Amino acid sequence: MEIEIFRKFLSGRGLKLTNQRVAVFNEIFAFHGHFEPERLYLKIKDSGTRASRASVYRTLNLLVESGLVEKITRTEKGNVYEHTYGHRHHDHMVCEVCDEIIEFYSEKIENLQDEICRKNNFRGVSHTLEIRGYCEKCGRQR
Amino acid sequence: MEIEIFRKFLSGRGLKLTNQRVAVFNEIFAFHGHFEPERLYLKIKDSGTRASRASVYRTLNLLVESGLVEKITRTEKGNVYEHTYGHRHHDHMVCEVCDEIIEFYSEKIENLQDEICRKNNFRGVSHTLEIRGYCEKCGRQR
DNA sequence: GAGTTAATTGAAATTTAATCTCAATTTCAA
DNA sequence: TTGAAATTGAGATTAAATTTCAATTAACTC
Repeated sequence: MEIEIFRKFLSGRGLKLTNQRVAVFNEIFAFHGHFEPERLYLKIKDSGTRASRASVYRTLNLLVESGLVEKITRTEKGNVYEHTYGHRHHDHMVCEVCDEIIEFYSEKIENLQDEICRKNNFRGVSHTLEIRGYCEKCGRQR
Repeated sequence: MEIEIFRKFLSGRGLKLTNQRVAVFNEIFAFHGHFEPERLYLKIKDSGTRASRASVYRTLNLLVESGLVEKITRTEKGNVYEHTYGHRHHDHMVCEVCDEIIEFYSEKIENLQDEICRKNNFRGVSHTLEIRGYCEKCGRQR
């Protein structure tokens, strides 16, 4: 279970798996997809569990540090996260017209990035590759 | 001259090339590299020209809309911009600790992206590739 | 269990980049 | 010169995220 990974991560730091942390964890792992901290907070609130905004943010940061959650991007309206456990890393193509998102993965690109990091003595931790343009449907119409 | 492009962009919208806008423009195009809005504001202030923080931000947004300046990333401390006129496309590595930005360019990655777009019948227009991690200096300390 | 220590929590305050407000000023075409 | 429209700047506002700190909770020792 993923929660065991989190528990181990916490105890390795002398931290405890409290009810609030469990609540945040469960809400995040209850579904697959992107989420924003504020909506996460509201969902937890709706679910009946008590967890303050501060605790949600604090737990979220812990989950990122543990590697179970990834900060995907920063938008005008704040950060966007997704839980990564069991998900293979992927990148995105975004259609400028209909906002369709196509996921893709390229081993070759991944390797080239590693190579570039090595060359620059940079220790890459994560990356975002987003291609913007027109999807098949919308591209045909132009 | 790049400023002519800006002037045309402005007049196309019924906007004027004021002294403040010229000052922001000049400061940005006076050097090559990344910059943050706040530092830009301070530099303009130091240069003796009067331009309020609000005007600097407003002009910056106009420059982005005109295509002369690009918002390249968002850090914890805010947005980072660079002027793109006459610059070849490149991607970035961003240090999570010190926010240092390293530019890189890979023909191979560019080609792979084109290939992926073709495979997905996606017409790519632009892309952002950002690798986040630790630069040489900050990576050594962990 | 009781006592001790350290971690945790939540409400509110704070921080900070960026935007907005709006009265005063400037620009420019007629 | 005049008037409509754009622009400016000082300060207020916004909003995400973090911090503060007193009160609470958990875990450990005896």
